[in-house]
Amino acid sequence: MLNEIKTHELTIDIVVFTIKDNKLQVLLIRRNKEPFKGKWAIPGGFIRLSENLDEAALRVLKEKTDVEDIYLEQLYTFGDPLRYPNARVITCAYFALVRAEDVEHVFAEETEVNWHDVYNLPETAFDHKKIIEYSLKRTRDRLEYFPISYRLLGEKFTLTELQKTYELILDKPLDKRNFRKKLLAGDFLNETDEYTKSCSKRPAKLYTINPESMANQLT
Amino acid sequence: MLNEIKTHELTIDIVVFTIKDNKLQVLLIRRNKEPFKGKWAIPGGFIRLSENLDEAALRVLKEKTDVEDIYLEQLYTFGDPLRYPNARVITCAYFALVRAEDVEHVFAEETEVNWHDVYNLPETAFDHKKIIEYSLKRTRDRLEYFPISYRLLGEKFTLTELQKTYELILDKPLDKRNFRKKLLAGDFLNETDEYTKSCSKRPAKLYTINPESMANQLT
DNA sequence: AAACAAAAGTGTCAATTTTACAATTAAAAA
DNA sequence: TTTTTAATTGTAAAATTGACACTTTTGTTT
Repeated sequence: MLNEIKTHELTIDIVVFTIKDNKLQVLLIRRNKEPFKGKWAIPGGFIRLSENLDEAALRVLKEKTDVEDIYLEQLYTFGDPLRYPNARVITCAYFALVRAEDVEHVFAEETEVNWHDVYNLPETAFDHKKIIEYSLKRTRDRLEYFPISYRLLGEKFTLTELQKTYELILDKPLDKRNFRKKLLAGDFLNETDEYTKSCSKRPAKLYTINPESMANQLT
Repeated sequence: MLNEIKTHELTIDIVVFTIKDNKLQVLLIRRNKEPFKGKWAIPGGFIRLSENLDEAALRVLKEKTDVEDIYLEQLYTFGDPLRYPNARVITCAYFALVRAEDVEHVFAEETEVNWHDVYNLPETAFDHKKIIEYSLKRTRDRLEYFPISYRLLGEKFTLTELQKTYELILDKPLDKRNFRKKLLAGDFLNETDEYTKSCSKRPAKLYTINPESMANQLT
């Protein structure tokens, strides 16, 4: 019964953000076949029978980048009839925040995979530009409620590093004192007794995320 | 190529909210076949080749209720492997806000269709309870930014009527003065020069939504 | 060792927003 | 005319946000 009206395919596509070279960047793969041969696309794949959507997104991402501990959230499902030429492909889009170091080895593979400045994207395939822009919007919305961008940093990070992730994502400078006041007022962070060593000048205190505070930001 | 890995079906399901009998209610259809025969489900259907997802949701809803001017928003795509017994059915869920009067005639059809108190749901099919709860959450979130609940009222409405929609959706009483202050401070509403007639005691001023203010709340 | 450079860290005041709270007005009904 | 019911209106306290500059700490330089 169901098969009679099967007219479309459902895929998963993932916008992967990182911070690299002091820029907010997206992971893109250059397509080596039509449609959109030569254009850049976000990683994607199909959903297996045994997987829920989150698991499928995680697996697809892991296949291409071998990262695991990431922020991953369903974004929106895009299903315009013309979004995919000569086929009806509906895609459930996700976005992810990862540490650039965790996916470094991806670039050794044969396919051309690269980070691209979010604010200066190359020519993209399908409706992927729209999906990336929407991901950025959603990430900004999320930042208002929770410092999800801690996923772009190491386990321990300084407030200055965290502020930098905000500034790159929001694309605007923030006041240092107000930023600290706000972050420390929430119970998002745990202060450690460690400091950065011999990196710059004055050592900075290191913080970790308070795992309990994450419970409040579930779907 | 695509067909080889076609392992799932994608449907559209819609949570339809209204206010009726001074309660926030959801439109449910009693299933007359397995699985979940006898249980209540939200309306759903399949996506046609020519439609985008919003159009499909609108058509499915129109088929069951013949309403058109509604608030409709994509909610989330649910794809747990076990959500649908003996098949892999992924559903792109929407939620809608409609005027109860606009769908009254639905109940003349043969299938059993009914409004149900959101806060007192009957036994539901599939994961529809979860979808309804998530819809309610999203609706509450939206109300913080825009009075989308005006769609539950007629074209012209009083501030007291609008406040009532907020109270039913948020499930808590609101202060009358603060509510009015907030709504009138935004540019959401246009004041008309009309008043309610002979309904209660003192006539209330009628307002309409300011269409320009809606532009700011697009996806 | 003293001076310097660079980033970390810190507090206050004004402005805005949010919240709590009660009396008056207009019309219909008695 | 009195009564009843719902509409309408404002203010003061509290909380939050936003603007703004100097001191501290360490490594480097002289």
